[in-house]
Amino acid sequence: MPENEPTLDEQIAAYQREFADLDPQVEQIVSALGRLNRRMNVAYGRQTATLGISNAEWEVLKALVLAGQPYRMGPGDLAKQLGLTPAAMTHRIDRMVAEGLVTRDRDETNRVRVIVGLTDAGRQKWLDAMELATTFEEDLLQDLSAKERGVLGELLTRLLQRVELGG
Amino acid sequence: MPENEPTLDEQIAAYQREFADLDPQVEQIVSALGRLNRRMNVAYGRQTATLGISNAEWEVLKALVLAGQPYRMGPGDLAKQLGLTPAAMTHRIDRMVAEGLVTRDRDETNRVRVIVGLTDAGRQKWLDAMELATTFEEDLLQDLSAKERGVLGELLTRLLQRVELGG
DNA sequence: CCTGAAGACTTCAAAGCTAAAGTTCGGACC
DNA sequence: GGTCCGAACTTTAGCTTTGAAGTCTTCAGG
Repeated sequence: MPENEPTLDEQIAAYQREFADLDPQVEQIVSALGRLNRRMNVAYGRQTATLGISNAEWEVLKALVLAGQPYRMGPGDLAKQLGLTPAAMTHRIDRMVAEGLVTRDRDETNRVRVIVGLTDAGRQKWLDAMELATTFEEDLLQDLSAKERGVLGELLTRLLQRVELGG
Repeated sequence: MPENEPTLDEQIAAYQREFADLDPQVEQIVSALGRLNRRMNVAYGRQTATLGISNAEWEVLKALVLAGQPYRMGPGDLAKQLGLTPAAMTHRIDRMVAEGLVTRDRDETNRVRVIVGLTDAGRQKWLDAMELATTFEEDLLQDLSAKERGVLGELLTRLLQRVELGG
């Protein structure tokens, strides 16, 4: 979608002109991360759209599958994992129940609690989305050798550890 | 914000159980990219909040500074660069004009066109934000040697080129 | 029991976004 | 030089998210 966007190199050069204390190496990494993610989200959005769902709904499906059998979670936990407010989760689940992707039931043992469960249709959507996503991801990484992929994964994991500490 | 979130390793193991055709190396990279970006956006959001602006407004400031002297762009170009609709840009500029971060003037030569310009206050906000951001980014990368940073930057740039081709 | 406090979800109002329709101006064509 | 088309922005309506207030349930104490 961004068309007149400057190239990464142009962007870094411009920042250096405007802000002297800039480490171009750091800026390259950070800007590339940001751009990559935006592009990837657009690509995922196009894919999920072909399946008739949104990225937002896909994330709920992912969380439920991640929870493992029997694919059930409370709205509050879902909200925490996706970084949403409980209110947003309520609405999102409303839509997904209407579409038959998940079920919403009261917990029998504690009637304050609600349990969101994946339907077969929801699980199938996740599988379909996974199929598309892995194809895209393999495509994205096609220029990197196995060794380079290993290095990249390791470096990113280290960054992630650093940032997931100070949560 | 995500609290009960599984670790990256747990997540990959769970995906492998549920989806046999999964390349763990690819998944590690992709998932780490996604998580990193979410954490970073939260961190940036906290920083810009201390300056009294939002991430959304910061992005407009960045685009204007990137344009270079005299820091002027049309709403349409801004919208393209930020990946927004023109309508969203109109509203966002409304707010930023009210806050004194940018100006909005009619182009004298073509009165359909509008020109958004950075104010001194807006430029100063960008400088302040840049100060905070570079500190955070340096902190994020503190565990990586100069050589590792070079490798990471190069690998990310190659991924970006791949994904920016098929726009 | 009955009450009060805390927890889990929902409801409500307001902010910000998108898509589509509307406005206004510039330029080309006849 | 009048008319029509297209470009650039704004307006409108509807949707998603947030933050705050509200509802219902559980549990601990009296």
